[in-house]
Amino acid sequence: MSPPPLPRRIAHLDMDAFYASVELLRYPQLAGLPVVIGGSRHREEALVERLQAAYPDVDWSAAPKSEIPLAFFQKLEHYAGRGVITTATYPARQFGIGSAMGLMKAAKLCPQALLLPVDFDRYRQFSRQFKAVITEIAPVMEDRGVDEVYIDFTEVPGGQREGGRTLARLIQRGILEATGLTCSIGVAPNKLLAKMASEFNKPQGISIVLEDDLSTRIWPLPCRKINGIGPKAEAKLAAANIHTIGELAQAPRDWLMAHFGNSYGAWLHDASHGRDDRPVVTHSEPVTLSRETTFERDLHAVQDRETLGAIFTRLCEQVAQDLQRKGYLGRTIGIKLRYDNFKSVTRDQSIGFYTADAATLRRVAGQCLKRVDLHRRLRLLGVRVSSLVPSDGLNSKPWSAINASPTDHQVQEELPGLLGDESSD
DNA sequence: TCTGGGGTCCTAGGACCC
DNA sequence: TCTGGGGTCCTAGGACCC
Repeated sequence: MSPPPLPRRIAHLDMDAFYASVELLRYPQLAGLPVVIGGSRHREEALVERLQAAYPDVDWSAAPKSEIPLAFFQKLEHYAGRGVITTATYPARQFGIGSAMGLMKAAKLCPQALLLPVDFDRYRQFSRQFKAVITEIAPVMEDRGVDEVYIDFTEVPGGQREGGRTLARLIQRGILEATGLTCSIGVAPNKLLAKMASEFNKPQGISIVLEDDLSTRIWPLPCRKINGIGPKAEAKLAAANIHTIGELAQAPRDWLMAHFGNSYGAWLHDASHGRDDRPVVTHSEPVTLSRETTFERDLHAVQDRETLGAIFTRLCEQVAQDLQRKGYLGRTIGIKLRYDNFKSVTRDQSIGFYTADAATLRRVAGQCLKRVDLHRRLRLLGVRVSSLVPSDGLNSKPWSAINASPTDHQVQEELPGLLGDESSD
C-alpha cells in the first residue's frame, strides 16, 4: 500500500512593488516618498533636451539618471504623452497612481511624485537572485515573469505545515536576507487560488487559503480578481448582473458556455468554483520572439520613409540577435503595426526553412509590410518570429549554411526591394 | 493631457488533401 | 450535377497577462 497522496499546496509569490523597491535600495533617501518608475530608455536624451528647454533655470545635466519630480512634466505634455508608469511605490499608490498609467495623468494626481528611469538589467539581476533563493528551498518553481513565480510546496519538507505558512515565512526571510526585498505569498490548493491569495495581505503578507475557504474568502471578491478575467469579460459579466465570483458560481455552466464559448465558458464556471488542476511547470519553450517600438512621433510611410526603414532594419537585427543568443530558429515571420488611431494590424508569412538571419527576416517582413495599408501615420512598428525550434547543434554552423536551401533562393527572388530598401523605388 | 514592450492562448475562416 | 466529412496548416485578430 502506497501512502495516500499529500494535499496539493501551491504557492504564488509576488515581489512587492518590485522595480520601485529595487530602486529604493539604490536611493534609500527616497524611502517613504511617492516614487514612480517609467518612461523608456530610447527617449532619455530627448527628455533632457526638452526639460532644459522648458525649465532653463534648472540644471538638468544629471537627468535622467536621477529622479525628477513629475511636476516638471506638466510643461512637457507632448513628450510625456507617450510615457507610462511601470511601477509605483506604495506612497505613490496612495494618490491613485498605478502601473500602465500615462505620465501626465500621474503628474496631475501627484505632482511631487519622483520619476525614475527604468533599468531592466538591474531588475533582471535581482530577479535571478530571488529565484535562486526559492529553488534552493523548493525546487519546483514556475517562472511567471520578472517579479512573480508559482511554487509547488506539496512535496517539499515542511511544505504542509500550517498549510504552507512555515515554508512561506522561510522563503520570505531568505529573499529578504539575500536581496533586501520583500514579497507577498499566497498558498492554496491550486494556482488559481494561490494567485488571488497572494494579493490578500500585500505588502509582506502571507495568506493561507484552504478548500473550505472558497465561499467565505473567494466568492465575495469581484470577478476581475480571477487571473484570466480581464476588462472585456468583466464588462460582459456585469451586463448580465454578475459582479462577484460567488454570483459567477451561481451562473449555470450551460449559460456561460453559450455566452462565452465552450472553452472560456467552461473555464469561467470551473474558476468560480475554485477548480484548477494546472501543474506548476518548471520549464517551457518560447513560442514567439519579437521586438517592437513606439515612435516619439507618428511616422508616415512616405514622408518618413528613411527613418521608418532604419527602425525596421534595426528591429529585424534585434530579433535575429535575440534568436541567435537564445538558440532558436523560426520559420514564420511577421510584422505588427499600430496606426495613429491606435488600431493594430499584423501580417505573417511562413517560409520553407528555419532561420535566425537578419537579412532573411528583413526580406520576408518587408513583404508583409507591403500587404498593409500605409496611408495612415504609424505610431508603432514590430517584427516577430514564430514557429520556433531550438537551433541546438546547428549553432556551430555559419548562418549561411543553415539557411542554404532551395526555398531560400525562391524567397530571395520573390522578395526584391522593400520599404527603406536601397534597391526599391 | 490618451494608451510601453514582451509574451501566451484561443477562435475562425480558407486552402488543401484524402 | 451536386455534394461528403475529416484533418492539418496558415493567417488575422483579439483577450489577457506581467
